[in-house]
Amino acid sequence: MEPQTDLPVRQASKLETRNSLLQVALELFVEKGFEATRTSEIAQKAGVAVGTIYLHFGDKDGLLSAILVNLADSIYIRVKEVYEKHPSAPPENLARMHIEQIIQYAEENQKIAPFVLDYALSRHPVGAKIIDFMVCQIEENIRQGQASGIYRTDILPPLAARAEAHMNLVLLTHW
Amino acid sequence: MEPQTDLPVRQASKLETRNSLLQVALELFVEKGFEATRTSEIAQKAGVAVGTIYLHFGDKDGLLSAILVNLADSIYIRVKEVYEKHPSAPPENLARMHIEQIIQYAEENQKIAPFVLDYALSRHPVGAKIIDFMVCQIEENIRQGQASGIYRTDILPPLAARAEAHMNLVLLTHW
Amino acid sequence: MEPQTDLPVRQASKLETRNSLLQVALELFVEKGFEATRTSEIAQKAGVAVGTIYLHFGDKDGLLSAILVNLADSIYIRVKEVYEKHPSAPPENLARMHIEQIIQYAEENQKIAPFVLDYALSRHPVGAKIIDFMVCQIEENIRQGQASGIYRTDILPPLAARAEAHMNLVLLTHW
Amino acid sequence: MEPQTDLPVRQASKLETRNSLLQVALELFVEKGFEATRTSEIAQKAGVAVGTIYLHFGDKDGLLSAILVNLADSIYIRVKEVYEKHPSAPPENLARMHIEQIIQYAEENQKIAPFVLDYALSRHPVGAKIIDFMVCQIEENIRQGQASGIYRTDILPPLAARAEAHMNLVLLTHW
DNA sequence: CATGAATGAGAGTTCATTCAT
DNA sequence: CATGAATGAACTCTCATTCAT
Repeated sequence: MEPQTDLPVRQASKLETRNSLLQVALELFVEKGFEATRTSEIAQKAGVAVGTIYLHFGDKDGLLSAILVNLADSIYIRVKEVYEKHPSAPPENLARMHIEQIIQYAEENQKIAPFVLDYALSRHPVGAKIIDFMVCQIEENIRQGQASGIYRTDILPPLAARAEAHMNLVLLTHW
Repeated sequence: MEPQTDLPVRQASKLETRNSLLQVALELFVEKGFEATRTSEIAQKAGVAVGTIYLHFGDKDGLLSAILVNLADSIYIRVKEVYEKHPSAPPENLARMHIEQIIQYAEENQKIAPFVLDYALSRHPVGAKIIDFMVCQIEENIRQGQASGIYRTDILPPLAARAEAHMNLVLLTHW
Repeated sequence: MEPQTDLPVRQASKLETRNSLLQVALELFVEKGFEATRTSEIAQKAGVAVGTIYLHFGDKDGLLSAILVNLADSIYIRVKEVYEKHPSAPPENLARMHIEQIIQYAEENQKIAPFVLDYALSRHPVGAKIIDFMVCQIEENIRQGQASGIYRTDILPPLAARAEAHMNLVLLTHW
Repeated sequence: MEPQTDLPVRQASKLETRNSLLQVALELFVEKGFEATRTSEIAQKAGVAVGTIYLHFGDKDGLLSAILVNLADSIYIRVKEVYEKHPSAPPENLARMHIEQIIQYAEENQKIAPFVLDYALSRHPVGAKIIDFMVCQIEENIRQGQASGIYRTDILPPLAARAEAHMNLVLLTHW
């Protein structure tokens, strides 16, 4: 009934465990591939019990999904910054900087990029969810951009967002 | 009792079965990945029993290996033709044509290339075997080239062969 | 390509394995309940490997389902014989003999009856399938009975079948 | 430091929690069976943490046991009232009223009765404990009855008690 | 007293592999 | 040569139970 003040402590500890699992799992997935990585191996390397993975992510696919969402997010944040830092730059410059951010990300994460792409494009049902996630974020950004005058208002956010998401992925693939 | 003329027929049929398995397996490996493809699925699609796969390739890795050897071979044949068709071309031209062949192969087989690389470059113990196979072929070719005067005789075939094999793979990766 | 004459032998052996599993599983389910019975236990008692259960029945529920279908079938066969042996008996006599068969079955299988009912009525998704199976069989029988003049033609087979199936179960429950 | 008047409040709250757990658990056990009911589900429906169940009942079997004891008790109380209200009724009348009470209970709790029987009669080690509990209570009652002249003194309480307990259960089974 | 994140033994299930036919 | 029922080690996932807070 009366939650003691240990709640923030517990939540922090839970988040730590979660992040530890995400990091360890990403390393292993990149190193040996998703299917060849055993959940028991992830747990051991993260210093927790197998059950903890299922407590946090539901199943192995859920863990993959969480990792991809995280990565998609970190790519997205970089691209978004470009548009926020240069609200009045001409479109052609924005496009160039957008591409540069993605290429820079790919170069900084040479090991991770192919893994993300492998799953983001086909292969696994989780892929579609990730693209949808990217699209949603970009769409929201476009709407805000339109509201604040950065984007033209005669473009349809859903279409533009899907186009940009795919462009980002294709860029990563062929960088 | 047993008609001798049956043997060639049998052997032809055996080769047919083998090729059918190689083709079906490649399709499935490219589509869903090696680990996610079931041997039973391959057998079913090829219209044979599971046991037949083991008869021809020993185990699942043997099947993967045979596929990769086949692919490496087909890439190698193309490159070899360049050197054979232009026995006296200047080295810089040969190098350019070499690269062009590889890129052309990658473009003709966009689906297959990433799969080959995934396994040739790491991930799976079969990869090392494949590179060794490529190296052996190239080395042999270099020796013959030296014998017939196409190659300079002051280069060490083993080293040169390994260099070329890796160059081919790197080219495919970044085409 | 040329299936040897060992096919009937194999099929017979497969059927034997299947029946052995059905029998052993029924015993264990009756003794300790479905959920408390381990698949490994069934396999061991039947003298096969765990995998064999999954080869034959897909999963544990599939095994339960197959058992219930078998039992429903054996009850149904008895009841059907009543109607076939006395094609021209007055309806009230048929109804009495119908009930007697069910009660006799319940008495002969005192251990099994409660188990069947537990699952045929609610609790488990497999239950609905079993009732549907009973209904289908009875419905077919009614149609044939109508065609050959045993049943009146002004009753709707689907409704009558569902009514009879539930009557049979209720009889078993309260015998 | 710690107000004494807090204790009764705490204890009342504790009893509330306990009863809430007993009620919620009975509902779920009846609905889905003991083994298919998760402790986490019980806790959630009762609005407490999982740990609380273990605080009150030791383990899941302890919870089942407490429920069965409760139910056995409520059946027993009814039967006892018969003998208390009619201290000098002839034995044949007492027996009839005894049976009527049990049947009435079964009718009032149609959902619960099969569940109680399932566990009281076999299946689970807890069953034996419950029967022992019933026997003890009945035995004690018989002794008191003998002391106050209601029962004849030439019957052996332990045997009579066990006979009555089983009669009650058999009645419930075939009501 | 109560909590709920963490645990890990153990259950169901998969699937590469075998071998009698 | 080919078959496919059978295998069982190994995997994913579950959930009753614990204990630091």
